[in-house]
Amino acid sequence: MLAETILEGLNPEQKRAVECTEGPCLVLAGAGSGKTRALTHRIAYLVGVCGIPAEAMLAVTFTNKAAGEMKERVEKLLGPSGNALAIGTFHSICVRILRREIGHLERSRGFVIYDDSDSVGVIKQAFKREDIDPKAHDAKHVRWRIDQWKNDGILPAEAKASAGDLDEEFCARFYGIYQRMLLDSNALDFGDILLMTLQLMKRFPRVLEFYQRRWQYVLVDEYQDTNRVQYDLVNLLASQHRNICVVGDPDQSIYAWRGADVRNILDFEKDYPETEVVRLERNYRSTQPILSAAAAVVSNNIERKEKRLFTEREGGDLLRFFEAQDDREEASHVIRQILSAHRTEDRPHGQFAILYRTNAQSRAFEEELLKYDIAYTVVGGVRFYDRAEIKDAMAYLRLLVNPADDQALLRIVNKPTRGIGKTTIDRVGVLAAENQIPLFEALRHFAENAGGRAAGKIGTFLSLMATLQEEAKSRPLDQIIGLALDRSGYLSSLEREETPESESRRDNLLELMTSARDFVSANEELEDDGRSELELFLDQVALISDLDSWADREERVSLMTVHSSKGLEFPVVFLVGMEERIFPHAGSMGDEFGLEEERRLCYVAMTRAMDSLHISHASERRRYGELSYQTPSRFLDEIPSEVVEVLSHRRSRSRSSSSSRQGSESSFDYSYSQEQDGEEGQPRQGMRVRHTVFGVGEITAVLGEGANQKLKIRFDRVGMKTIMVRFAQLEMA
DNA sequence: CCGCAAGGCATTTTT
DNA sequence: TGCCTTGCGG
Repeated sequence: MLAETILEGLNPEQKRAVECTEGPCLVLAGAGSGKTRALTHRIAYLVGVCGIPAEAMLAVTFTNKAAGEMKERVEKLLGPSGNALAIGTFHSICVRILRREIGHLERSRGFVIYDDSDSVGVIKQAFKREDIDPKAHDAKHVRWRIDQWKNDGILPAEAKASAGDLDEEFCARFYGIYQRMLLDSNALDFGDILLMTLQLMKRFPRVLEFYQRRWQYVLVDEYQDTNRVQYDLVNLLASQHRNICVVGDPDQSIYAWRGADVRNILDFEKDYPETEVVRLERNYRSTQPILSAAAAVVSNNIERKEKRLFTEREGGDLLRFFEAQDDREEASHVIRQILSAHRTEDRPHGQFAILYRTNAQSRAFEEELLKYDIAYTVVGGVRFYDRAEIKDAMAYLRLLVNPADDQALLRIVNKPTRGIGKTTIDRVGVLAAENQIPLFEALRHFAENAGGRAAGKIGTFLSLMATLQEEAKSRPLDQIIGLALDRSGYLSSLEREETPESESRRDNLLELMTSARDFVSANEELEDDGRSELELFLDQVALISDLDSWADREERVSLMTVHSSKGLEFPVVFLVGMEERIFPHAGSMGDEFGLEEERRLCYVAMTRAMDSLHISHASERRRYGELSYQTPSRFLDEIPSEVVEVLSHRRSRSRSSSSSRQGSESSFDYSYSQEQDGEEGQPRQGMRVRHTVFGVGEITAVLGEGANQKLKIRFDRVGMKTIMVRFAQLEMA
């Protein structure tokens, strides 16, 4: 393959990122700088031009979506040989390693993966066993702390030893119990997947060596988001050959709260003094005003590596600010803007995104979108695989694969209701705890030894599971799911309900079966150490996130949190709820560190926009039913006024009349206002003026006067624009 | 043991 | 505000 083919169309910096194949390489990639392009071409170059076998490449990402995209694009460049590449998320790569090697740690390869709610369930179970009042302690908090420890590579014994206060002592105690219970259930949580892989590598040099030899070239995406364990793992794997290329943007580090450490990327040059540094600073996504605004905001961070992003997309609309009276008005304003842009600019609904700080904020916008019958998708709300019925179905499957899965058992033992109630479960739980056995086994003992009605019911359940287990051996995946739902009576109990909700649940279950079928046909040739379709499917589902199933939908407005939006781009972005205590969030405002992360988050949000960026806030909004008065976000003050235009929405002047005016849409008066400033002589038609963003142009019309005066200007470079006089800070040219 | 109703509750971001 | 848990009555 010719080098030219692969290097074609790359800018000089991207080319360098592709060509510096040997030794450590740090790619500082600003937002929208064609990072994925550089990355995929680099892999293709290594394989296609340098002749490195595809098996020798390891590329790690954070999301399945990023991994899938990378894989797809590399395969486009390389053809089917791209199949041998190890491209995946940290978690999926580690699971694959553990499925082979976890025997070294004296654990079974048949482990299941516990998700967050399973983990919390385990803690609650532990509380019960230890006689802890669940009201006095929060299981979620304990779980959170354990997770933090795991992210930092801290084991239970170390946590116990270093506990600095009562709370940490308490959590450390349950860290130990929790691990014990996971072990008994043959389960790993998300943190374990990474941490155990690291331990494996540390304790078994020959295993480490094997993977070091195999992966001669290591590439890590979003390196600024790596936590301690991920950092150790990557560096361990690369420590022999030192062919490590990391890509990231310190300004987009937004996961410190869950253990990510920006220093990993900031100190990369210290870790590898011979590092080649490449900066991708040419932005291909956003117009100048958007980029200027975002850069201005993030420049307020003290802890920061200086970076200059520039774009060739000169001109473009100013940012639009909107102050709404309340949250409902904010929503209705946003939807109207969408409707009007849809109509006048002919933009499909898929070009719009509404970004907010917290999930709870989506509601008002959803209601408004429903009202106007505009199709939308909420990314990251309740995920498909988080829906109760899907989790129930999955729990049946999990229990088939691993009868020790206590959380799965607790979930479905009485679903549909089969007479195994709380008291029975409690008694079985005690039996399990006393004998250190899984609940499933305890059920067996109970059925055999205890008499009575409960024992009979349990017997029925046990034989159901036995039948399913037998049947599952010889059937394709989707049939297993169907069978489980059918024989358990789950489907028929759903059908008996005959409510709209039960209908949709049934539909979801059908969709699950479809996706199982798709999974099988997509992985037909994939033979993975003799593991069954069912086992492989469970792995995949456990590691999936909602964003992964979010496909670019042409006709739908996207709603999501700012966090979920990272890595995406939209022609038109509405950044909403820009108010103190929401963005920056109340919980992060206290210290400089938290505030700076919020600011980076704001930067991420703003840089999602390609053509136009609308920013809004409300003066008051309902928060958990209470009316709360809101002040505009401090980040708004950090945006230079010359790149924004303020669209304020006024009702009639007197507050007292507002109630009588309510409902009369025509009373709304959209008027422009601007910040004060300005000496400046009176603008006249024909004058040549200079605008900070648009450059030089001629005034073709003067509209109004005073504070609201607007000018129509024909700019030499970007054509006609309507501009607010004082706001725009025009100069005579 | 089950279903319902009224409290209580808590709300940041998630691979 | 809406969800989830808890407590009660059947």
